[in-house]
Amino acid sequence: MSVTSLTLSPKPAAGRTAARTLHKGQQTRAAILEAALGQASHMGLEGLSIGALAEVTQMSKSGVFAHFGSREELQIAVIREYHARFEEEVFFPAVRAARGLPRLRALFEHWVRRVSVELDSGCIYISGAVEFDDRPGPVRDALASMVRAWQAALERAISLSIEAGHLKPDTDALQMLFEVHGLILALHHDARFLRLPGAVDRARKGFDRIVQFYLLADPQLPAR
Amino acid sequence: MSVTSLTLSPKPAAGRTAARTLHKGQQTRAAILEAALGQASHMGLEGLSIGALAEVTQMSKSGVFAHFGSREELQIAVIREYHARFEEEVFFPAVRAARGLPRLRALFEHWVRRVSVELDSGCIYISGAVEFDDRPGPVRDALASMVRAWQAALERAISLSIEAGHLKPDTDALQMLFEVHGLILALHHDARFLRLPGAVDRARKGFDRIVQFYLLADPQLPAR
DNA sequence: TGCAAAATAGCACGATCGTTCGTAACATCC
DNA sequence: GGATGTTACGAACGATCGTGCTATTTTGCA
Repeated sequence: MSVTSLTLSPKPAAGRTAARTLHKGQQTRAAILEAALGQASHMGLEGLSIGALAEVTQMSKSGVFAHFGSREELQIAVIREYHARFEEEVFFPAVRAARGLPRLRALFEHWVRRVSVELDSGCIYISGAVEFDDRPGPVRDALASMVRAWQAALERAISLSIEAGHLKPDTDALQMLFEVHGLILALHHDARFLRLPGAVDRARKGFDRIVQFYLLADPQLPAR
Repeated sequence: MSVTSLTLSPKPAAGRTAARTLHKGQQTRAAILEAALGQASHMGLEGLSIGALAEVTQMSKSGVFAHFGSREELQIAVIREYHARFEEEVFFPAVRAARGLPRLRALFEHWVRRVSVELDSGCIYISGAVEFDDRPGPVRDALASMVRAWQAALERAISLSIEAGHLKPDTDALQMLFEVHGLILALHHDARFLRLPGAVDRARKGFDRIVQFYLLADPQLPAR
């Protein structure tokens, strides 16, 4: 459902179902999830520890555990929650931009901002991809489907830019996606691991260079 | 020393010192390191387990432990060993190409091949960067210094290409390095995590596009 | 207000982790 | 070959992990 809303543009009509009638259970579950998200952002999904989570939330280990039934389920819940926030902070705001190149630019810009805002709380999509690239199972599957949905949304934005006459008609959307994705990964690497300043600007500059290459000579929109 | 040889082109004169007189200790240590490298490639540096290592090498846990003194030292030893092999398989063969663009191309090509050969035994530089971006300490320091040395070598190759008149004189070497590095990261991501076919070709194509952009209009070398 | 149901705590389990220590086996060299 | 120093083993430690259980507390509704 949440995945679908990444590929299908329209935002779901209402807010959370029964947001008013949230029983105590859902409430503390949300609190645990909040803490888990923080923990996973720092230590990775494999660094998630029910014991540490219990300490942070001032609960008993078994109390935390009962909400998810297993560590794997907890990891998957964290992934889903991260996905929801990613949609909220990156996809939905950007998709309001005019279709075509403006929307593609907006998507990238929000993406960059998310990755660089998270400079001290890494992107779970990126860290998870590394942690689970050799670890089959439901966690990997959940993570992969989220990442694929996000990439599909980006590919759609590129394709729309081609159809709108903003990019060259022979543009290879997947190739362009590959290159843009690389910029985000390099940003994450240089800013978070190497702590290099100016990585954000490099990512933006790289994006402009890519767009410039695939840009139609006489695009049907103001020249940026 | 090993790090230095990444920034200083000349390969060290002789092979290992006293390679003939390897006492029993060094010998089993090398065997352990070999197994550790395999384990770290699959489970990451944090996935290194002395117990599991003992099983693989048919030794006792304490026997394995004694060779390194601590888990941290083991991790650092693995990093150094990986670095040495990376030099051997990527840097040294490529640095034999003519300085300038040919050498830069060779570096990238060997790099790509290393990452894609490792499709079922991930790159420790990449996985380590994600694992230790929030974890200060000697392991992170060791890893970072290796990565920085490799990046410095690449930057040198780019600068030489500029000086040789192959690339535009106003080329921002660090910017180009950033973009090329992104291609490798995207390759690692798409091939290893998403298991997408054709990622290698996308990386090569992306590199050609980048070179094409920074290429001097009338380069002083045969057109590729 | 009382009662059923949901939520949380407490305790224990088996497993695995890195690490320490004392001792036996081994390899190396005179 | 026998002395010597290196190397490996075995057992045990405290800690932490995820996960079952069974009470106990708290909540939501009639």
